[in-house]
Amino acid sequence: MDFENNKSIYLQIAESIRERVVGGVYPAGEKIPSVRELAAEMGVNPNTIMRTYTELQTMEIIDNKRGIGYFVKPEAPQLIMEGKRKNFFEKIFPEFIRQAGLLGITASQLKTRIDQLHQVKK
Amino acid sequence: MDFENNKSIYLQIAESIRERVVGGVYPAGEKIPSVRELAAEMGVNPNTIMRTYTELQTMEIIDNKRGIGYFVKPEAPQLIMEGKRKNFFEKIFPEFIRQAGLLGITASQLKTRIDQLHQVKK
Amino acid sequence: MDFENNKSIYLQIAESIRERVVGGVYPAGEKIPSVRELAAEMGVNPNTIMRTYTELQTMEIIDNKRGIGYFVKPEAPQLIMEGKRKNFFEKIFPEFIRQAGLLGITASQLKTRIDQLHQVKK
Amino acid sequence: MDFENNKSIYLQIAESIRERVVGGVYPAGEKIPSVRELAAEMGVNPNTIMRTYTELQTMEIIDNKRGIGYFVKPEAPQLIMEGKRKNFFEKIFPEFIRQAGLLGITASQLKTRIDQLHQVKK
DNA sequence: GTGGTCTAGACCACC
DNA sequence: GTGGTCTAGACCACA
Repeated sequence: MDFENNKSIYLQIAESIRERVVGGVYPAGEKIPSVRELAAEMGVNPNTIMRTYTELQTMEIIDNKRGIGYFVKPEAPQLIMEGKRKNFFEKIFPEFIRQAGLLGITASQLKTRIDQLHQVKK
Repeated sequence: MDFENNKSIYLQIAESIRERVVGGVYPAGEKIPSVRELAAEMGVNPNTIMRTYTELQTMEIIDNKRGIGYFVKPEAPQLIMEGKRKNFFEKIFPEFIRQAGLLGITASQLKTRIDQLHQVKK
Repeated sequence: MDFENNKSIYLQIAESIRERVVGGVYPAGEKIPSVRELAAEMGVNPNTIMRTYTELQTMEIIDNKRGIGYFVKPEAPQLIMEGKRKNFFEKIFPEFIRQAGLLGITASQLKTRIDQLHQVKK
Repeated sequence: MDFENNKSIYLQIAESIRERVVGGVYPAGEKIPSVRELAAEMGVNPNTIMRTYTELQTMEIIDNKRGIGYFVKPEAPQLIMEGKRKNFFEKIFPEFIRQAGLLGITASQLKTRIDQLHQVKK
C-alpha cells in the first residue's frame, strides 16, 4: 500500500478499513486482522495501526476483546454510511458548489458534466 | 484575522492573498503590502509572512524587486484561476462523484440539489 | 563546518548535500541525516537545515516519508549532474568566453593555459 | 535598464559604468553623468547611484569635484583592465576548469568548443 | 524518534 | 524603508 503524503497515514488506513467494512470485506461482528498482521500487510509500523484502531474504537466502528482482537461492531456499517452521508451533504456538497461558483461554472454546466460521467445511476 | 487550526497559518495567508489577487484587491503588477505591514495586519510574526511570500514566489504568483517589495506578477490572476480550475476538474469533481456513488446518490438527486441551492446561476 | 560569508548558509549546505549525493555519500534512495542530526554536525540551528531540506525538496532532490525522514530521490544524481551541465554550458562557458574576449585573450592563449593546468584530462 | 535579481543593483550599475569607461563611452578625465541624471536613465533611486559612485570612488575609478560632479580618473581604464585580468586568471579561469573537471569534460572537448564559438580571435 | 510550524528577536545588505 | 537570514526555543502531530 502506498500513501499520499499530505494526510496522516493512520487516517488513510482508517478510511480504507471503513471502506472494507461497508464493502463487506470485514463483515459486521467479525474479527479484523491483528495489529501486527495489518502492519505487515500495509508495510507500516505497528504503532501506526494501533493508532488507527484507537481512532476507530472511539468512533465506535470497532471494539476490542482483550487478548482476542478487534471486532467490527454490529452497527458499524450503518454508522459509517450515516457519517459519510452527513459529511457529504454538510461539507463536501456545499464546498463543491462554492468552488464551482468561484470558477463561474453554471448549474447547467455542472448537470451536463454529471450526465457525462454517469458513474452515478439515473 | 483568525485561522482554522488544521492548516498552517502561512498557507492560509497564501490562499487569502491569492483570493485578493483574483478579486482585484491586489491588482496584477502592483505592489502588495510589505512583510511587516501584512504581519501587523494579520497579527502574526513577520517570519510567517516571509514564508508565505516565499511560497507565492516559487508559485510565480508574486515577484520581488530588491529593496522595494513584492509585486503581483502580471500573469498571476490567470495562473491562479487555471490552477483552481484544474484542481476542480481533476480532483474535486471526480472525488465528489465517487463519494456520491458510494452513497448511492443518483444523478437526478444531485441535479435536484443543485437546483435547490442555486448559488450557481442557471 | 565553516561557511563563506557571501552566500547564505542554508544554500551552502544544500550545495554540499548535492555534492554528497553525486559523490555517493548519500546514495540514491537512501535516507539522509535527520534535521537535528545534520544541524548538530554542521553546528547550525535546526531551522536552517529545515530550510535547506525544503529547498532540496522543491528541487526534487530529496523526498520526505512522514515521521521517518528525508530520502534521496532515485533520479537525484542524474538531475543534479544535468543541472550542473546546463549551468556550465549556458552560463559559465559563455560568460567565460565573453570575459576572455573583453580582455583580448586569444583562443590559442586559452588553449595553452588549459594544457598547462591539465586538471582536466586529455 | 533591467537588472538580475540576485546581485545588488548598485554593483550591477558599477559594472556597467566600468564597461563604459573601458569602452570609451566615458573617456578618461571626463565628467560622468550626475547622480540624478544617471538615476533617471537607469530608472533607479538616486541613493542607489550614490552608492555606486561611492564604491567606484573607493576603487579609484572616479573622483569627485565638489559642486561640479564626478570624473573618470585618468588611470581608470588601465586599472579596470588590470583588475579584470587578475580576476580572470585568479578566479574565473580556475573555477571554470574546476567545474569542467567535475562534469568530466576533457581538455580536448573544451578546446573544440572554444574553436566553435570563435568569439575569441585566433 | 521524525518533521513542521510559529514566535521573538536580532543583524545585515540593500534601495 | 525594504527583504533575507539566522538563532533560540517552544509546541505539535505523526510513526
